[in-house]
Amino acid sequence: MTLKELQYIVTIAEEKSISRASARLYVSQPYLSQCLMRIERQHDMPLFRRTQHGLVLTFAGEQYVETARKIVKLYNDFETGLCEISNMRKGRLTIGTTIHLGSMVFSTILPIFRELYPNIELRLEEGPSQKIEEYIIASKVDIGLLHCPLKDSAISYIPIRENNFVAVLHKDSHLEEFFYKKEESPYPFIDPKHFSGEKFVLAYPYQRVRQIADQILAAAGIQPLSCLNTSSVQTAMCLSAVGLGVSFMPENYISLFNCPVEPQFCRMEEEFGAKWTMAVAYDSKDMLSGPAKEFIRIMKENM
Amino acid sequence: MTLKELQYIVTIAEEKSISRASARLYVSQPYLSQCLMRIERQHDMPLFRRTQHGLVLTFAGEQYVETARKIVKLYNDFETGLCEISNMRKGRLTIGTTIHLGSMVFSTILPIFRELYPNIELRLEEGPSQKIEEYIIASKVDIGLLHCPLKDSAISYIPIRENNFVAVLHKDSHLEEFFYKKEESPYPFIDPKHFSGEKFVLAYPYQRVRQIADQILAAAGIQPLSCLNTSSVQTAMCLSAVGLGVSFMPENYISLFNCPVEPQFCRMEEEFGAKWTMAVAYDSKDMLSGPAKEFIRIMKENM
DNA sequence: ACCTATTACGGATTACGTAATGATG
DNA sequence: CATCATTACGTAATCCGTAATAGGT
Repeated sequence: MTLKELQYIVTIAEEKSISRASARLYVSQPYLSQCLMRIERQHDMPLFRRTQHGLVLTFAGEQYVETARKIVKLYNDFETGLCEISNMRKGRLTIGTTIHLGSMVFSTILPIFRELYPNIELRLEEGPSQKIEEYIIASKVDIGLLHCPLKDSAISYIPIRENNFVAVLHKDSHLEEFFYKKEESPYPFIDPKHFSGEKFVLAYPYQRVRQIADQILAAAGIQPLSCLNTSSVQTAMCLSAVGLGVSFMPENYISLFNCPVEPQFCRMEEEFGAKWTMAVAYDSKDMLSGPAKEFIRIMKENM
Repeated sequence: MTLKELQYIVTIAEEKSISRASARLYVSQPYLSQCLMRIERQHDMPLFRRTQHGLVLTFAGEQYVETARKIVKLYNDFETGLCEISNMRKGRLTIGTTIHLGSMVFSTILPIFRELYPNIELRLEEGPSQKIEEYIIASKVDIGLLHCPLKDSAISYIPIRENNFVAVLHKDSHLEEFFYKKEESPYPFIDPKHFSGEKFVLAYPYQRVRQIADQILAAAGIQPLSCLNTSSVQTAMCLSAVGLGVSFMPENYISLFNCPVEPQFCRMEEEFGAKWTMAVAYDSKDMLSGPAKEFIRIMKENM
């Protein structure tokens, strides 16, 4: 079965004549005739009766034309759908994201995207960075929102913006004597070397926040002795607030959480690398889809 | 678009692998690969993303598969429909008939046919014999029920049974003196030569009953002088009953009608050709459909 | 003779195979 | 090296045209 065959038969049925149909279809009349005969032979059943007043459909022919019309319509609808996809008037963008990034980024970016491309379906996949990388490789998501550094070298990424980390301390920490102020920040600065000997509240090693924390401690020459582990940044922050140990978190996450006891936040100098880079990641060997490109452009412009 | 193409893509989508799909489809793997590429090139849009874990559908690909599944189903349903047609478990029989024949024949034949082929749709087209012949030529009906002789030589026919004509007279006709009885009939016989000089009630020349009447009169050597015309056999019979003239009608139609005044019926001898032959007619150059053949068989056996 | 359907046949394109080549784990 | 996708290329089938034939007003 061919789309052409279907259209041939439908046209013959409409014109009740092979000659007229062949003219409308821009094929030679003998060819159309033999097409019809071939199709009838394939089904081993005449589709038309040849009368003086032209070709009239048999019962089987009516069934054929009915089916053919439905199929042609389905296919045409599909093709116009494709056009809409390439015009980005239709489509889907699946974004993988870590849980906190999602709440931070999407609240500003998604409304803008929706405004521009109201008929692009958006899907979110949440999970830890590592899962997001897997999803990218498996094409389960088109793009991923996560923090550098990326483990998998098959993934390309576009840095979007950096965010500073802060240390989280007990409100009335005995380290207060080492604080110093700077213009650029509402939070005091501290040299992380002073954390030597402190207890810590840290994420699990597979988490990106933990890797940044490790980096800070390493730069400060500290091997943490005693540490509590939690996978939740919010939990770590609250535990630090009540003096169970020092933790580290991105500054821009502070506004996401509330603790029963207000903690003390401290910035650290550049040299300790207390920051991470948010990036949008995608499979190196895949082409970015139109919607994905647009999403990235909007991210760059609005963050 | 080809049914094959659709099935190829659906299978690849199911198997997430060209190799496995090619095995299931009994085509070589390189060929399937190039088919996929060709189809993607035709639509200018990738249908799959190639990942380590196999081929996964793009958004466009999902639309394609969705459409393809619907089309394949439509086509398969159509094909099983064709089988049912050739098994006569499905189909249509359109029968052309003159109005009185319909009421006589169908009440006995249709119940039998329905019983045997409950899913064959039956359609009736009623009209004068001449119309029925046109319908046969135009393939508007599969078969026609009418009376010989047929005008159009392109029509074949199968005689089903003969029916005698009777003359219809006034109850107390002055011709009663010429009546004579015979074993074979409840009605008296009369020699139509005695109708010479009578008035007549006759159908219109295009009607088959009229042609039979003309034949009787010609055989009796009578040219009718005065005659009333009506297209209705029933009207003619009623008018004859009240003495407006002699009319002729098939004996088996008598039971169909009732008149206010009971008429007198008379048979005539064989030599005057006072009879007609009911036949089932069909286009000489068309093959009879299965249902048509069956209908004819049932007619022969039951009339 | 004229119009339309069917048959005969030839060249261009497509269908589909095998063998070879990359790419990837 | 083993597996899968892609490329290269050859043959058989088909697509679709023109020319000729037939059937019907």
